This record gives sequence, C-alpha cells and structure tokens, in this order.
Amino acid sequence: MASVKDVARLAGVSVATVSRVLNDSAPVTERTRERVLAAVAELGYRPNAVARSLRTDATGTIGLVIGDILNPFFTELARAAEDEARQRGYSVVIGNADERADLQDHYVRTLLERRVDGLLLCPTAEITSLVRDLVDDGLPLVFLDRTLPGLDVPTVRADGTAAIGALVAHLKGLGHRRVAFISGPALLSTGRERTDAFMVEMARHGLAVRPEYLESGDFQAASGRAATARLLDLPEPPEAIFAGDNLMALGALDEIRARGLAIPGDVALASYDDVPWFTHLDPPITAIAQPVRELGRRAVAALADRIAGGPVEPVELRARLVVRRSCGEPEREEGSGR
Amino acid sequence: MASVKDVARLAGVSVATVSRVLNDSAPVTERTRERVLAAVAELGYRPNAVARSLRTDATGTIGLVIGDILNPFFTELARAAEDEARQRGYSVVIGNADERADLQDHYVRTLLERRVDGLLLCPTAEITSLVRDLVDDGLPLVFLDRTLPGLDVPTVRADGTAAIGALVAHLKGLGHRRVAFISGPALLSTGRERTDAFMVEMARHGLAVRPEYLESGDFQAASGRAATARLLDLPEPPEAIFAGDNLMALGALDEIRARGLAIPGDVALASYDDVPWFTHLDPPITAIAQPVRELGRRAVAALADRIAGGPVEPVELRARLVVRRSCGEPEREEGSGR
DNA sequence: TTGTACGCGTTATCAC
DNA sequence: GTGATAACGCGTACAA
Repeated sequence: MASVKDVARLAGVSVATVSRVLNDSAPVTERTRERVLAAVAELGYRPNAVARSLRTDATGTIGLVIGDILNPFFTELARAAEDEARQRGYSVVIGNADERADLQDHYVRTLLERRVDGLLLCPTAEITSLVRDLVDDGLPLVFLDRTLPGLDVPTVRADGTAAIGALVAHLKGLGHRRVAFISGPALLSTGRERTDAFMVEMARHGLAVRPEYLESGDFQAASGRAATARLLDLPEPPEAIFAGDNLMALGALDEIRARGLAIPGDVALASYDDVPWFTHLDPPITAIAQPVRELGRRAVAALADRIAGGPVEPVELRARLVVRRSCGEPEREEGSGR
Repeated sequence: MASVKDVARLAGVSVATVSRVLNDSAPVTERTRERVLAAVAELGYRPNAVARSLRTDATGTIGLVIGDILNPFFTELARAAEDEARQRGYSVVIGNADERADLQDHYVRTLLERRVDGLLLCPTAEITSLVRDLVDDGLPLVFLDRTLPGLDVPTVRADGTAAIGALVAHLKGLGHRRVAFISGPALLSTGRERTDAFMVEMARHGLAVRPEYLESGDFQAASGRAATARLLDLPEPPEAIFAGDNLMALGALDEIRARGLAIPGDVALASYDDVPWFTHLDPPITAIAQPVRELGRRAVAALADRIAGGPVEPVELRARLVVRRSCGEPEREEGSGR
C-alpha cells in the first residue's frame, strides 16, 4: 500500500511537504498542494492511522465495554454513544462483557493495548484489580450506567428513585397492595439502587413488602422467569410484579403466559427499562424509561472532556414512568410511550 | 507508559530479549525470563499494539460494517461474529451504516486507515466506488447477508427460498388465498431475493398475487406500518400479510392493532427474520428464522481463511419456517421456536 | 543465549 | 515555502 514516501516521490516533493498538505499544518504553495493531491489520488493513497497514532500518541478511538450486547438497553446505549463519538471524530470499539468479569477484563486489556484515548465502562459487579489499575494509571475513564464503590471515577447514570416512587403510587392508586419486586444482582449498583428505592417507596406509601415478595435475579430472562414462578407458587401470590430490568420482565411475561394467567387481570406487570416492543405487546407494558440516548451522548461528552484534560462532573439524569396498560390502568390512560 | 526499553533497563537485559520473552519467539534462559517477567509486573507494562502493528503489518483486528445496529438481526449477527473472532484472537470493530451508503463508506474508510486485517461487509444497496476499490486493492473481504452483483467477493448468507415456499404452503393449507407481501428495497439483494422467492412460490402453489398486494418498504418499522395501512385500506384487503423483515413486521403489527383488528382472526401475519420476542407476543408470530449465529461464525471463519491466504468458498445456509400461531394455526401446532 | 541496529509510516523540529 | 531527519515502540536479521 502506498505511503507518504511514494506520494512524495511521485509529486516530486519531500515527505514533510506531503504531510503538510494532508494535515494543512503549515502553508504550502497552491501549485505544490495540487501536485501532492494529484499524486494522492493517482496512488489511491490512504494514510496509515497506525503509524500516525504511534507518532502522535493518540488513536482517535474510545473503548466502550458494555454489560450484555443482547440486552436492548445496552444496544441502544452503544448506538447513542457511537453517534456522539462519530460527531466528535472518534471511533468506538465495543467490548461485550456478557456480564462476566473475566470477559470485561479481557476487553479492557486489549483496548488498553490498542491505546484507546479513553474508556467508557459499564462495570460488572466485581471490582477487578485491572479496573483499579486503570484508575491509578490515569487513563481517561468514565463509568456508564453503573458505579463501583470506592473508586474516584465520574459516572454517567440515570436515577430511578423518583420514577419508582411514581410507579409505587401508580400501583397503589390502582388498588394493588401485594407488590413483588424481582431485583437485579445486589453486587451491581443498578441492582442495589432499584431495590433500595423500591423498599423505601413502598414504606413511604404505607405498603408492606413481605420477604417472600422480594425475589432476585441476574438481569437475564431466565432468572426473571424462575423468580416469577416462585412468586406465583406462593400460597398468596402478589397482585403485581415489578421486574428490575427488561429481560427479567420478559421472563416474567413468559411464565405468566405459560400458566394461562391474564395481565393485568390475574397479575399486574411492570418493568424497569423500557424497550420499543413493550408498546406492541398486548397489553402494552407499563415501564420505567431511562433516557438511554442521552446517557450515551453525555457519557461520550464527559469522556471527551476528560481526554481534553478538562474537569468532569458526574452526570445524573432521571428515569421516568411510562404508564401503559399492564397494571390494570383504565382504557385510555396510555402514556406517551417512546 | 512503560515501554520495552524500560523493562529491559530494569531487568538488566536488552530490548530484544524482552521481546523474545514476551512472544517467546526464541529460547531464553529461565533466569532471565523470570527477571524480565518481574520487571514487566513491577512496571505494569502493557505492550503497545499500535507499535507492534506498525512493525508486523497486522492489527489483529477485523472490521464489521452492518446495516443497522438497532435491527435485532444485525445485533445478533454482530455478537456471533465477535464470539468467533475472539476465539480466533481477533478483535472486531463494528461500524453501523444505518442503511446509508455514505455512512457505510465513512466506516469502511476509517477501518481501512486503521489497517484492519480484513473486512466483513453487509453492503448497502448502492455499489460505491470505495467498495469497488476495496476489491481491487485485494483487501480480505467477505460479504455478509447481502451480495452486490458483479463483484468477485465471497458471500456468507442464508437462502430463504425453501422456507418461503414452506410458508406459502403453510398459508395455503390454512385456507389463505389472498396473501400480501411487503418487500424490502429492490436494490438490496436480500430484498430482491425474498420478493422473487415469494412470487415464484405463490405461482408454484397456484396462488395469484394481485399487483396491489405487493407492497414495498425499506426494512424499517415505519415503512411496514405504512404499507400495511395501504393494504388494509384496499377494497378487498389480503387475508394474510407477509413482512419482508422483522422491523416491517413490527410496523404491520402496530397498524393492525391500531385498527382494532385481531390476529389471526381478521388478518394473518408472518415475518421474515425471527426475533426472540416474537415468541412473547399474543399470538406468537410465525416467522422465517435465519441461522444468524452460524452466519456470523462462518463469516468470520471465511474471512480468517482469506486473511491466511487460503481459498474461500461462498457459504449458503438455509433459513427455516418456524410455525407459531399468527396465521390461524390450530391451537397446538406451535413450532420449536428458538 | 544474548545484544546491536535497522525499519515500519508518520509527524514535528530544525535548518535552509 | 520547503527539505532532511529524529523519534514514536516494537520485532527481527545479524553478530557475537
């Protein structure tokens, strides 16, 4: 493949001049500029980003390690991040941790070796020594969606407390008293926070939470289904089930359907995380929607600031309740959806 | 960040020896090996993949340019490709063309500049000059899911003809005669092939296709919804609608629901492309499933072969019909799902 | 078994 | 305005 040298030779100038033309880093005669450009076109020259990166110590690349690429939440997050990154001239290299610490570390390692300019990380539960090193090394780092305790890293996330409060009020208003929650992993900040908020809000609304109504899963569909089975097998099953993420809600849905139960007639269902197809279910699912696209954009913006050496504030957006019809809402109360 | 030089100095050896230890490219005394490894650990040395790539002229990276990252088909495809690539020691850089030729070219260009070892491309409709150059340049290239006519590039894809035939037979068996098809863009090979197969199979089964029953969309939900609206507004609407991809099926579903029509009572619905949540709809959607994960794996395998300099055969897998309950199937005919 | 020295393709610093 | 050249970090031919 043609290099600057070839271009220089063909244009009858030095490599320095070629570089100057290509990056217009210094004034060049119109005549030579044309000659260089002509040579570039003739040779089909493509600058070698690898060599440039070695020289400039910047790759124009940011890493994004997400929890699970099959989870629509992360997919949309990735897309939003990529849009914003492209606009800022960055490329994004995505790593899929598949909710496993070892896979997360694998990707972090290769991203480091590839010398990404910064890293967006949705950390898995465990705080690995590699992640700790990252912080110490001073690599521009921003946590996305999830936090790790005791690490001084800016985090971009959405707070769901208010929305969960709104949901609890909504359920109570609809006459539900026995509300169950399927929480995510307690090791994940998102898992913990949603559970805490649920407990607090239930108490605040004077609703008791029986211990057997507090199930827990791993943010995957299968665990949501299993938890729902246990709940429905209870001598006195809950009137409403609130799943801690969209995949567990899917599992819950399956189990309810498999038993031939009706939503919301036999049991109400609500989900943390909204996904496009919730609108298309019958009934449409009442859910708590995170501002996913803005999360992705703001995360990239924050990282870009850190890379530029500026100070970075943590970002905390707010999730909101989207009322649909899976909790026994009267016919025309449908929310705005998305 | 520490380099081989630093490691060499600390270990009291030459850079060559450090390199030898790290790649065990040549025998080294156990004693020096230990010293080097100790130095590596102490300095927290991470090899610089950028420099290595410049030297070896290989990045250990493959590019994957997909049509639309929000389409579950491509998401799953990407994940499968990534799994296979990781097992083979490659990293995948994903570019999202968003079904736009200019965005596709943008990503192809940056991937080229980053010197990916090979490229997996789901080409958009138009055959751009950049893509033509790619072929001429001899960059290891494999088309995935879609082909471009007149280009000598191995393609990994799934043929849907048999499955479409099975679907037509299935619909006919269920008593449907007026079957409509919402095709994808005729410029896309996948769009064309599905339409052709539909026409051929309808004829083969002695079913006429009225011109007004042949709608076309752009593989996005909105177009599927609009096409469905036109179909349902017909003086004599079709008894069954077959959508050319999962997103257009989603749009069709919306329009049908919005009109308060019942599936399959008022109109039957089937989709090309199966997605996990089709199972969870009521009724579950009868669909044609592509072997998505195997497509991804085989594509990476083929590309790896090309990179290694071996000959590469095109791969053609088969899609299959998954019978569920959206076409008026009797209660217990449900297929195996996925 | 180990060390020295060159070159990969760029950009940047210095002269001219 | 332009050209020669050093340097980025690494792998490797060649020498020792």
